[in-house]
Amino acid sequence: MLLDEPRRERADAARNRLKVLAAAARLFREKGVDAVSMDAVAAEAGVGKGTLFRRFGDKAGLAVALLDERERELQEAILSGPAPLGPGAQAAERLAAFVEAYLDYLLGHLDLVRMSETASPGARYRIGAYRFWHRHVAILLAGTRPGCDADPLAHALLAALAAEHVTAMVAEYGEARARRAVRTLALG
Amino acid sequence: MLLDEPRRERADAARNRLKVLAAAARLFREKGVDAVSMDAVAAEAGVGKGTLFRRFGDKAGLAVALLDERERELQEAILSGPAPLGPGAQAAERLAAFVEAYLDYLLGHLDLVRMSETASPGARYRIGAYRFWHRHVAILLAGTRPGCDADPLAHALLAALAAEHVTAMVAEYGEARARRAVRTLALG
DNA sequence: CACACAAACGGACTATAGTCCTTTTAGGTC
DNA sequence: GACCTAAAAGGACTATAGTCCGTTTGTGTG
Repeated sequence: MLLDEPRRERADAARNRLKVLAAAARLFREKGVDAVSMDAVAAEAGVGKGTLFRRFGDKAGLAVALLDERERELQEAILSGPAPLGPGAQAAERLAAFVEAYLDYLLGHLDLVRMSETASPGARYRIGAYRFWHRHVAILLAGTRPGCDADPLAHALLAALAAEHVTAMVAEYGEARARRAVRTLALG
Repeated sequence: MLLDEPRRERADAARNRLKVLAAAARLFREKGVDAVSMDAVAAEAGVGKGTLFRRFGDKAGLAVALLDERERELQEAILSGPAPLGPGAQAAERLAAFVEAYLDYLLGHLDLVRMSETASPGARYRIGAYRFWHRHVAILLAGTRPGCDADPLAHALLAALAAEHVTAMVAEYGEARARRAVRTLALG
């Protein structure tokens, strides 16, 4: 008996999951994330609407699924990649490296991340990945600012990295100044 | 000829504006901001939907209109009230005072501000008030951190004061720690 | 007061997210 | 291979934001 086995995904479910992800990726690339409705994704994938929502929950969930791989790459690099992003460097250096790397990731998929964060209120804080970034930043902040209340401070700092906000900042000042501002804030 | 006169508001328009604001205030108070639809506001006010949207643009616009007075009070206090919120104190003190005062305002009307900022994407940065807070913070930052690139830095700092974000931070850590985190970030 | 016309009104209409519930099907069991 | 069950499918349905346009009304003018 395989007690902990999470019961394999049914064949039709797997097939449809792939069809949906492929269709969504294609439509988003061709028309832009905001201009594609969930109806359109379902139609393009050749599945019913119920199927789409059942599997991905909402539009944010679909975006998260599409970002999954890229997100994992960054998480891997932080956990076990080379310093200064990975372990081994001083906290301040790692924090600066994280900000740069996160901004690379974010600016590479701005529309998608934005949808994942804003599709429903509070969506950002419910995503599993957010907790990862938050933990990482809190630990580093404890290193760069000994004695500070790192957990809420990490939240406040990550606010500056919200897609909604970075979109506005980059539009107004360009990437270089936006990056510098976040780094300045992070390093005190 | 009164060239610059902005042509007085028509009597029926004024009457309806007041009816809508009163109805919205009542419904929001009774049922909570999120649970009230624009249809319900229109019905309660006894006006058509078209009238509601024509005048306030969207849900965010309605929220802004309701917040208008409180917002003005804070702006007045900053421009000409007593120090340290008003002029006369050192930049660092004024910045701390601004953070506290803004959080007072925000926490007093969290749902409404949140709606004004999140009803449509990018709404926050289109509100006139945002430009005011941004200018104020940028000027103070130039005082506390000579030589910094104050404009984007002010944006990054204000990100931590976004309603969406403060809601999450207060829920998780409570007001006191949330306040302290923002103040820490602001004062470097 | 009658008239003209810009402004405002209002509600039917569209678009879209998300839900519900009935029908279908995969895959294990005898 | 027939049968059973839980999972999955799918599309009609609901709720709501926001648009459009034909109709009404306030107000300044002769």
